[in-house]
Amino acid sequence: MDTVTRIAQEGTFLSDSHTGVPVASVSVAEVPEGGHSPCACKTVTEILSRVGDKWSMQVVMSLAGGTLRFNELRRAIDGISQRMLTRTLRGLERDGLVERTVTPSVPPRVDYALTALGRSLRQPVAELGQWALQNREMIVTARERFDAEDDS
Amino acid sequence: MDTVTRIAQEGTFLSDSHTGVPVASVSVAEVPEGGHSPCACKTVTEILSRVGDKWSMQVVMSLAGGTLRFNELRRAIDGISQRMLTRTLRGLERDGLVERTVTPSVPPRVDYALTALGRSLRQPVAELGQWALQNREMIVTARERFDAEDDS
DNA sequence: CGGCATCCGAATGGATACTG
DNA sequence: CAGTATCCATTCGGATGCCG
Repeated sequence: MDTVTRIAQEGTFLSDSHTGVPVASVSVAEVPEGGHSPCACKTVTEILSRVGDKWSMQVVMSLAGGTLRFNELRRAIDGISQRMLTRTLRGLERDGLVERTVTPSVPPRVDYALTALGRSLRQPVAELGQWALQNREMIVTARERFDAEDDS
Repeated sequence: MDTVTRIAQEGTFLSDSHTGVPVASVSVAEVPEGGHSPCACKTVTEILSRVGDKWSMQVVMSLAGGTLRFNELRRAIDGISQRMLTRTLRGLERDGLVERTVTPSVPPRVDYALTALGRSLRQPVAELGQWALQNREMIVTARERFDAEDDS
């Protein structure tokens, strides 16, 4: 078993064994060797933080239905400011998740669409979204109980 | 600061000063029903931000293998400070993802373990982790290309 | 051992105004 | 229409010191 697989399955990120997850083979590129690479873990954390930022996934999900223009996106995502939409789109473009197409007309037209990489992200994010929806009641309840104890 | 004030201000997951405990955000529910509720989206976004914060998922995955004590966790997660580990654990405990068990001995012993809810989160998060690992090369490459164009 | 309190720089993100 | 630029409040997160 290579290092990356091990990390994915049970390394730092998935902790030790007995999670019940069978080891599957994953095609891998290179691994720096030296057992468990902190670099991989760092990368994963970094990518997770992009997923977790306030607007990125809302943009991705808004673009899941197809290409949208800047202001279409802005209207589709409630509460986002122009500044944050710009910044978020730049970040997604930089990571290769979104493609930006400029049509130099008057007025200018800029279209945003998911790349193949961006589309591949929809699935895992949607599953996390499912989890969130299915468990939000439990979480809210847990919070209330916790805060109640805290007050006393 | 009292809980009422904290809740009123509606923060993110890990907020409040010092060792403050995460602040509530999900307002009382009520889904207008019909396709796409802004509330649901808000909840999902909020939970994604918990997933995306710097340490929460590393803690969850470290606990995937079983109960750990405070300093065991600290050693398991490279680079985490004591303060952030405490804050992260409080946040996870508040959300009902982690259970904290205190054994009043000398020296004190505190065990942390995933709850059923916390365990149910492992799967979707692990899938996102898989995605991150499998695509990190592409992302890094995309970033380099983007930054290179930017320079010119 | 397992915290909490304090200080502080860095990053996030909203509001507003201006531009090609 | 699709941005930039500026300012500003809030929050994140590390370092350090103290405590039961």
